[in-house]
Amino acid sequence: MESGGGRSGGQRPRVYADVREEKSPVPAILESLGVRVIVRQLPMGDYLVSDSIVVERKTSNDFARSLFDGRLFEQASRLAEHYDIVFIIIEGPPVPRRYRGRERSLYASMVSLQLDYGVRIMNTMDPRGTALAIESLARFSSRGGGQRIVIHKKPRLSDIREWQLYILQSFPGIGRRTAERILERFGSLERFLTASKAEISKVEGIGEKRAEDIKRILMTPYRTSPSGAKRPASLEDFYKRGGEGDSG
Amino acid sequence: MESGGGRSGGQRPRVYADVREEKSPVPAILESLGVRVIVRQLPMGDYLVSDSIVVERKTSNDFARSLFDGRLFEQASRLAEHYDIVFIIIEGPPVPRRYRGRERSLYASMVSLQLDYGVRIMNTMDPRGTALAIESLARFSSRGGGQRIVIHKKPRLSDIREWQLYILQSFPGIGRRTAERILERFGSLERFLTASKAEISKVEGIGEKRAEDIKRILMTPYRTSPSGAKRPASLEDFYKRGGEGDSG
DNA sequence: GATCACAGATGCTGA
DNA sequence: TCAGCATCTGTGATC
Repeated sequence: MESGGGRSGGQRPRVYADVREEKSPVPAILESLGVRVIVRQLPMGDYLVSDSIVVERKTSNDFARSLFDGRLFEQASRLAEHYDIVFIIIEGPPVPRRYRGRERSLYASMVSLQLDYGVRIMNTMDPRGTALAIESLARFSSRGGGQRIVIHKKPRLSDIREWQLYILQSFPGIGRRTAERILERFGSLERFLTASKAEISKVEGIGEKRAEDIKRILMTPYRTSPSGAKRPASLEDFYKRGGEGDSG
Repeated sequence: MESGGGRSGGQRPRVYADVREEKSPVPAILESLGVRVIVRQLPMGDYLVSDSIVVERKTSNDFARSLFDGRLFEQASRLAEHYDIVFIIIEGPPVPRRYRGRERSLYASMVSLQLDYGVRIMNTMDPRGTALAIESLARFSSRGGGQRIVIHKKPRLSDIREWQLYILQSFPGIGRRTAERILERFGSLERFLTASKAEISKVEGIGEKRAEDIKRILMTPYRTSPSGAKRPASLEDFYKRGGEGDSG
């Protein structure tokens, strides 16, 4: 067995795996390779290898299926929006038997993912190959192996943090960079969400406009129906607005 | 260069191939796919797809061989130095029979190429696959990056209500349904986000566990120290907040 | 001599 | 990966 065990006194590399991956053989193989696998519900992706690298694992059949039913690009764009580096690992032959005759679409989709979304693709032969690839990713990024720019702080790899970033990035105008700055400055989501517009707009990357948008989304009372213009609703409505709210 | 006076009415994609590639079946297949292949002696790489994209084609045996004799990384760094985007196309199974037992090195090398040199890797099944991949590259880069597949992910900026729902749904365990119930009950995002765990778990669809998860995501500080022992980073906190503005 | 306003570069988001 | 644009910043004009 080729365990990477005793090597390099550094910490054992860590990886977060999404709960759905528990069914696959990959996590167990990773453990046998000396990688610490922590299974959690992740906001997206299958493996979290560092705070900027996420891995989506797909058997080649899954890949093809998701291409043809339209899920593939939706998923990829989500991942690309939230992470600096996205790997899709295709496990098994890039063109599965069932998909003979559709090579062109398959290869074209891989090209498109790479050029349009910057997604990186790797092909492995089996779950063990996938585990080996993820192991390498984990070791590389834990030792800061190839980072061009080392301006990165040192945020801890944690699933809570991923959720915090994910939620922040669902606001308009907040993306990968600004989400991190917000957490650095405010310390917790809760602090940010209750901060004043003035405080918010001090974050680099948030100006007047975005601060305004964010505050409005947080404070505006919920409209039960999409377009107003309907009869004032029930007693419930009355209480909801009159009973508790003010705010012009 | 190379214009025979013909004007390119229909944009038949063009690709430059290195003379050494003439021996392979790929150029002929490319032609049959409607790609104009111009054979030249190239300073490096096998196919030039645009002035910023170069392709190095390697059968999986070549790839493995060049890894173990040391040429691979030398070549990759040369390519990466001269082109914006470098593709290495590995033709055939990523782990050839002869190299069983050395999977780890093979996969690790692919990871290293990606992370250290920014090289992009594609795997194809055969020369036809390689040609299809190169064809896609050529077509993609000749049209101005165009055919990005667009999915309306984030709501329109104007619709506050949609944003409120969208943001709630980025929490674990909250979907469309529960998001609506939350807004109906709490009236605004801000009210929900500052509510107590007990209040939160009163919403239909949110139980103890989810309320717990949500609260943890909202409250967990960016800098967590493991249980006890560490003082809260109060001074830092103080500066961070007080140094710039008002008190909360 | 300082402030403001604006136009253009930077760097981000969003896909 | 990169288009599109909000945010930031350096400049020159004004008081």
